[in-house]
Amino acid sequence: MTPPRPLRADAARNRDALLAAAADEFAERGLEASVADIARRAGVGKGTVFRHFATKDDLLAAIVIDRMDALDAVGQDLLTADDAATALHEFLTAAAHQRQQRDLSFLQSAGDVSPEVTRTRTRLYATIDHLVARARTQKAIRPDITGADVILLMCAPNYVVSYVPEAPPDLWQRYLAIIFDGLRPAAAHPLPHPPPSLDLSDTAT
Amino acid sequence: MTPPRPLRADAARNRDALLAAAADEFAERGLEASVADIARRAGVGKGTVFRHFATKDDLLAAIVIDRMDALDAVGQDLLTADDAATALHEFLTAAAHQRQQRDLSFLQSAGDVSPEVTRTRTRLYATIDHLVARARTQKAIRPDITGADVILLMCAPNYVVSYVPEAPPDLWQRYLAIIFDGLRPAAAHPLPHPPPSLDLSDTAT
Amino acid sequence: MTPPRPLRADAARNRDALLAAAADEFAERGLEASVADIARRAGVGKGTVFRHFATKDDLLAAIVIDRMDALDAVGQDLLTADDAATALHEFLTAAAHQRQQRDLSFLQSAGDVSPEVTRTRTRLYATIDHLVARARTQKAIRPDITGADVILLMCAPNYVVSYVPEAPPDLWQRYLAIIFDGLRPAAAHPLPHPPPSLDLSDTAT
Amino acid sequence: MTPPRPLRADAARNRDALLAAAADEFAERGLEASVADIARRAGVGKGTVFRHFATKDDLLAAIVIDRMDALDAVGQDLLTADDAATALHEFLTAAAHQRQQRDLSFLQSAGDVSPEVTRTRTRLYATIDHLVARARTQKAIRPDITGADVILLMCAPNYVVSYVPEAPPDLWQRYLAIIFDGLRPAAAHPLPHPPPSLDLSDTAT
DNA sequence: AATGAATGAGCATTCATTCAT
DNA sequence: CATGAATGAATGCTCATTCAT
Repeated sequence: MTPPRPLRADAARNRDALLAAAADEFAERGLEASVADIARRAGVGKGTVFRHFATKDDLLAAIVIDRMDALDAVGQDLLTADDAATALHEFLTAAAHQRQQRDLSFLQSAGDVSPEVTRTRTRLYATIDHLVARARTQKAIRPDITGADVILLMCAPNYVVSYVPEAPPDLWQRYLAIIFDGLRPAAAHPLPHPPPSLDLSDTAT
Repeated sequence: MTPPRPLRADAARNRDALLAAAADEFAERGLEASVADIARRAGVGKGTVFRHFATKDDLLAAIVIDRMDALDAVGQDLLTADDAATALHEFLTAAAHQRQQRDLSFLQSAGDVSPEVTRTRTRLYATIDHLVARARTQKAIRPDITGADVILLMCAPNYVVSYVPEAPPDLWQRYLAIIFDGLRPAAAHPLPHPPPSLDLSDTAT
Repeated sequence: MTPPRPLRADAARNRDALLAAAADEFAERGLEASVADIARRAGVGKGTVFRHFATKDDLLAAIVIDRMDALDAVGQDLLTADDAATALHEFLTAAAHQRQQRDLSFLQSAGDVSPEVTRTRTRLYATIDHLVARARTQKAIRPDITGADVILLMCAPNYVVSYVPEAPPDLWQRYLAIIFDGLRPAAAHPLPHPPPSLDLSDTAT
Repeated sequence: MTPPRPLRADAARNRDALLAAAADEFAERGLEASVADIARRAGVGKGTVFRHFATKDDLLAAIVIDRMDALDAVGQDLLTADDAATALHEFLTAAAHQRQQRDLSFLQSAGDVSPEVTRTRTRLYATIDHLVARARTQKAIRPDITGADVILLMCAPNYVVSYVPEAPPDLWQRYLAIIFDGLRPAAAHPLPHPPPSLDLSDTAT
């Protein structure tokens, strides 16, 4: 389905180096990080980037997919935990931990750059939806919170922290805690707007 | 100190038109909105942009300062309200309302591009700090929440909503409500990390 | 309809310099002449090329249109000459003279890069068609020759000469003469294939 | 003298496949056909192309040589025909038929990329010169036409036809007929320029 | 003061060619 | 020998910024 051929050893190493370098570069300079800088950071020639990823957008998509898949795996594991509240908190912790920097790209911002991204995102969203549903059933979180709510709030801790000039690397934990407290039934006040639909339907073939 | 000369009438009109056009353009297309488009939207020549703002970044800074000043005025007003909790909530509502779109960039992202920005930001932060202190004193919010916490969380509702493809214009209210519930004493769990310092001291000359 | 504004004096000078430089460069190195080289040859910056012609193709189109219009003017003049055979010969001479070098670009090769090109070409073709029709009526050329035939053969002398390493500048006259003799009734043998249609209809609005 | 070693069987097969693939690709997309596409079409790796032909230009030269040799063989055969006029016409027909598409580039355009090309071209030119001389002697063509004239005019039919958008595959026959009529004594008018010298002497070592 | 023409650094992308596997 | 991964020069084009009009 994806590339059938297993890739030569050195090529695989380069591909990984590129993904890592690109993730760092995108994290530091946003979407306008240049391909040349990414190549330099990965220690390869500019042309090599395009051998592996036909387009800058494809490179971005590959990073996004990688991240989302890794996160989905974590979520799948946690689906079988007994305590749904702890499971959801652990999931959000893993998500925030993935990058303590400005990973703004890894949600919708990457757009529907490729059907593969859409597919992967849909899968991840479904997993989160299940995690949230379980927590709701166990009354660990308030009944008016949906999966979409959590999906949207998930990145807020990292975002918020990105504005602190020399932030300690774990500062996001503070804001995850505050937001998570907002999800608990204890402090619940009626919500002034219905939740959005993020279209979790499976539109993939 | 800063503007030495009161600016001719037409020049002032141009300056305002430019600020408005730039704000719209940045809101629609993000930071990569082109100076040429801004000039066209303002109905002036490209050169005029640079007569008023030496640099694209200076233009951005001017917008940021405008916004922060307007918000500071709102905050100052609310400092005298009786109910500190309501006052803080109203302030956050005003902040989120200012733009439901992507000029969340108006905090640190504009960097310390000019001492004027720094000065204005410091002033705004101090106001917010007071609002939060009053709410804390009235036990309307939990005791472990600082001004810096609120400053950081303030933009999260807009950020979060920016990932919803065709978001209804008031959706941010939902997430402000959730986050605000997280600030209330009712659901408070111990916070895992001390609050950051945003250096509210007045470092300007 | 086209650019309504009359263009500043220096801008017009640059535009002309660019057209001339581009024509030379295209003539020497074919379509893959680089915009950078054209700019250098015209003595302007690279950006200036794109201010005047949004696209390399637009630049090419402008040249083509210029040439075709000039040629059309010659043809229009000759439509009123008494001796249609001489008129046609003079027209073909003017066409070949326009560039003794590889002007391969100035016919279909530029494709229908813009409706303006199409329009201009249609006009030129119609003029040629009239010239040919008159010559045919006067029995100066064979009856089985159409306007399309002449249009196609028109560039052959230049093409043919382009393969002579250090061709004398008037060598094309020799081949125009030979081909023109082929158009005369005297040596006519039946033609083995019907003439093509070049769609001389006026499809423009 | 040139190929020192008789080439292994599979290598020879690859070489032929490459020549065929390259000829097709050049015909379809012109000189800017990419080596990668040629390799893919031939079913070999890109590196293999360069093992056989040190340079893209060398590959082009090899094709040119192939074509010129094939055409020379046809010409040699026709040298013994009784009717020199028919022989010449048949030769030109064969030449035009070789490809009705855009490998008219196979004359000078390939330049003197290698001495081998020069040598082959010289041989072909000599053959054509003989064919023309015989026709001239038999008064089948006008006395002021030289071998060089025919060599140059030879590709005109293909060239001319290349500007007809969806040309029927045999359209070139029409223009060959017209040009050939121009070579006949019947319509001959004095030629305005002496014939060029194409240096048919054998300058190769 | 306002304009918009000119500039050139910077960008994503292509491709002939080289070289490790 | 064959492969295809790596390379980097070159290209068309954009855009913040400068400057002549």
